[in-house]
Amino acid sequence: MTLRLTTWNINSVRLRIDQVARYVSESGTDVLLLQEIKCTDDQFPVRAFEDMGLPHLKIGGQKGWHGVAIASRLPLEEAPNLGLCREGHARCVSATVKGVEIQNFYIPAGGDLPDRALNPKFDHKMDFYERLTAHIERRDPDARLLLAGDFNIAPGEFDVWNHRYMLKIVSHTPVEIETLTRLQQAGRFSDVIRDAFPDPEKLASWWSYRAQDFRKSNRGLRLDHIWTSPGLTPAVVPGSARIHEPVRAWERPSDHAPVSVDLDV
Amino acid sequence: MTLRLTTWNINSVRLRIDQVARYVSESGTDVLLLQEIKCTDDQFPVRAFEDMGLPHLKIGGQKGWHGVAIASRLPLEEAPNLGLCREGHARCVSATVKGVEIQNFYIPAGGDLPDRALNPKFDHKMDFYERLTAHIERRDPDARLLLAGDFNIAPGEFDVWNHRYMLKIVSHTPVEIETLTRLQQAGRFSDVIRDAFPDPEKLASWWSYRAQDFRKSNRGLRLDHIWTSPGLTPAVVPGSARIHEPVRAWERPSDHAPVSVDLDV
DNA sequence: GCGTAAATCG
DNA sequence: CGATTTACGC
Repeated sequence: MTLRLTTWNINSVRLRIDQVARYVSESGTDVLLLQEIKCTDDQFPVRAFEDMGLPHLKIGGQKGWHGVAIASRLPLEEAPNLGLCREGHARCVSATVKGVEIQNFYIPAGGDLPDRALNPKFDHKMDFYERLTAHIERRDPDARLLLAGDFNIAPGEFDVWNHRYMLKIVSHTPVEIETLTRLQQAGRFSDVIRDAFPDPEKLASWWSYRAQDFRKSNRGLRLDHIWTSPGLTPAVVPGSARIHEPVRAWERPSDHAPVSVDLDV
Repeated sequence: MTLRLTTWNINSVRLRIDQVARYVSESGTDVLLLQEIKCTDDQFPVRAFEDMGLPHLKIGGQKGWHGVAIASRLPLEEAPNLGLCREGHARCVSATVKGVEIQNFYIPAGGDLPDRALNPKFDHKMDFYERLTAHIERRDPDARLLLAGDFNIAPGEFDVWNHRYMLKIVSHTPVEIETLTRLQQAGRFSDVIRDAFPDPEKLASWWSYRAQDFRKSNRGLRLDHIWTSPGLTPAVVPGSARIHEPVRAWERPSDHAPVSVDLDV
């Protein structure tokens, strides 16, 4: 069977529950990974997810900020929670579906100054990546593993609107790109979106709220990723990867667009 | 001609501008006195008032809190602003329509403790009433004068849901009732709502947001008043006074209902 | 409960 | 810009 999987930084799941339902219906998503749900487990709109056909839930919520969740049409089995956040934020949630281990992350943004000594938020971001890389180094590369979420790094020259300018801005600094590359190499992960739309095609999944018209200002970044392990990559359905940019133009949207892929499992 | 006049504590005129338009249209109001507009003069939705046929405006706004306004179908002439608020809040606005001087007040609520020495908010409320009474004592009783607004006092036994209980609660304490009575006697004002619905009929114009169902809990207070001077009282159209309680049951309502009367001017 | 505000974050 | 938080008033 084919599993359609989406990752989406929703920026408040309660505020945008109708958009989630619309997206799930229009896209035919079977497994939805959410970041920035901004609510506790208690406050999560369980009924709405049942109504949209994704009744199987793993919720990693907390009060107000951050928060991640997995909602699925198929039953979810357990997977190890990696607990990578040293600040205790709800930034990791995991589940196993059809033998595929899914790790959903909301990786810290890292503040403005790209200096670990001067900016604790940047240090926290790097620390999160280092812990994740250390974990991946200990794992069986043949396992069917998927990492996805808001990674808050746009790695490639064509993942940012202006490479030279962005090299000094957190999300595209050389040290971040090296850190992300180290993680990717540690697990020999495939970046399913970039593989489907090779360089030099410009791609983005996030556009700031600050622009009047996000398409006109055209300053997007590709921060949201779906990565597959060598054991899982053969299951990726060729030509199925998508960034759902039109969703960013809906009324009162999240600043992130959903990103999806189909897996033959 | 007959002038239909309404006073309404709107609790944010911007948030409830559609309800204002609906009320004005359904009630046929010609002169609308608003309290708690919660915006500056700049932020006041002038166009919406033009569209609802009340283009003549006197706005006493301020940032965020309080704020009063008069909106009229007929042109407004000047009237003295009484400037009764020692704290500089926007709580008084006035205008003259068809020779009737209208004074619209949002009188301080007064906090929880009914003690002038211990509670500066209560002192402020009493001070406001004393200044207003002192002003009225200096005035010609034959003038056509109307006082209206949110007075934040429910004077009579049948203006509260439980007289004995409420005697200890700010809005119905003996010292407040005496203070209000002193003002009323100073100007020999008629209370047009109570005159139209004499004791022992229970009346209310405000119900707390805290109750689930304001009608079921039935703990209303009559805080909103329209008073006419001896020179104006003969103009009150008999049987025209109304408390528009159904408005309190609209979607996301103000906690106050509109109160209206017709004047033959 | 339901409005404001200011500060914080992204 | 737009989502939180806390504090406050009624």
